[in-house]
Amino acid sequence: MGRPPDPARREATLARATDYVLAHGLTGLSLRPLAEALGTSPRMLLYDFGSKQELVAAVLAEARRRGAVRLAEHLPARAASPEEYLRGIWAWMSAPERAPFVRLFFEVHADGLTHPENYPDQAEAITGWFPTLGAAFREVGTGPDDTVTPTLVMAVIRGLLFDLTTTGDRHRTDLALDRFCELLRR
Amino acid sequence: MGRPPDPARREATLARATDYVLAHGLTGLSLRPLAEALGTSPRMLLYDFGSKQELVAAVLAEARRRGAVRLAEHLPARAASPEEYLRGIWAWMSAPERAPFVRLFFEVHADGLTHPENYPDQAEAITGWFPTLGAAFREVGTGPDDTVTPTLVMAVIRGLLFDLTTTGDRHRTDLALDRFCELLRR
DNA sequence: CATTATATGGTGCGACTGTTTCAAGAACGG
DNA sequence: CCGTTCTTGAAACAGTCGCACCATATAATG
Repeated sequence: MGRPPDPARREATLARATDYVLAHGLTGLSLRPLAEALGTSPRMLLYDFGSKQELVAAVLAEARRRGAVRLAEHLPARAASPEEYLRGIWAWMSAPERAPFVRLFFEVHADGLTHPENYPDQAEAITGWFPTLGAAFREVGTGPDDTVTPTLVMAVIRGLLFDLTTTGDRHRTDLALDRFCELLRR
Repeated sequence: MGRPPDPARREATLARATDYVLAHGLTGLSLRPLAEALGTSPRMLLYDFGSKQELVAAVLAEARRRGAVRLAEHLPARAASPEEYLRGIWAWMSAPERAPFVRLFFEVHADGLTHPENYPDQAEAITGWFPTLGAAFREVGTGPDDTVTPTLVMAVIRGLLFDLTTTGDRHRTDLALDRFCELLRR
């Protein structure tokens, strides 16, 4: 007996906290401003998530979940060519709407360089792409279990995202992807 | 008259502070632990640098200076081929001794995504490579002022560094660079 | 009503942060 | 010696941080 628990509240808080982190970044995240922006209290955040660390972990998981869903919605199930697939990924990832996700992605990576213990499944964020990409690029790959081609393809994407987020030069980065497509085609 | 100033002290402090930041990262940097590790006091750090912000700026400038010097020492003045040049850059940047610099590089980029105003010359860290790289890759480039090929080349390097620092998989990243060289060659 | 469980506000603790203030020490010239 | 300038220590200030403790409110069962 007693008052029944309300798991929906935690979920709603998590969703809005994820919005907040995507908007403001992870680096300076603090419970009190976050709580105020969410119309709740630091007390409740700790009540729901146990600690700040666990809250952050939940937010990152939620952000990953959202990103995966959106990507799955966007990419064609079977692209006509590797080039088309690659252009699709670049168009999706470099779109301004994805900027908050990209920033969070780079923030997590940078923090993971100093505190790897906090992000145990970070490598999986890279290797997880291999099955999908390996299939999409099998024409230009070296075999069914080729991880090298996906590695290079994602390196180009991430490297160009790094450039784009730093310089803001969309034209030049777009052209660089064109050039990579050209190299792949030959 | 009066006691003469001692500019050497500031320089020595800056050098050792740069060591410290390279070793411990920029994210959690705090004056008191830094001062203690340097055998000085927060009071003196502020006396010498004015504020934490200015100290950080000085440390980043010093780190850039060191990196540039080391790279200039390592790279051959004129490589036999673009491929050899590219392999030289990758070997140098991915070497374990460069890990502290690479981490600092990624940390600055990530922080710059949230606080661009703090890093006014960040774009120059990317575009500054173009003259040098454009010359080295003129055989495979599109012209004398080609910025697209250098953009792609550095994107591959940075993207693979991202992968390497996350997964630690040197073999796979080395192979991916081989693959990129192969694409360039054809 | 009482009981029992969850939900929530308020308050404060201890440890940090960058920075300032005040005072004293240390090295020079006259 | 004095005066001047640079250097340095100790302490405090005002703020933030995550988090814990305690009381109370709320909603269910009996």
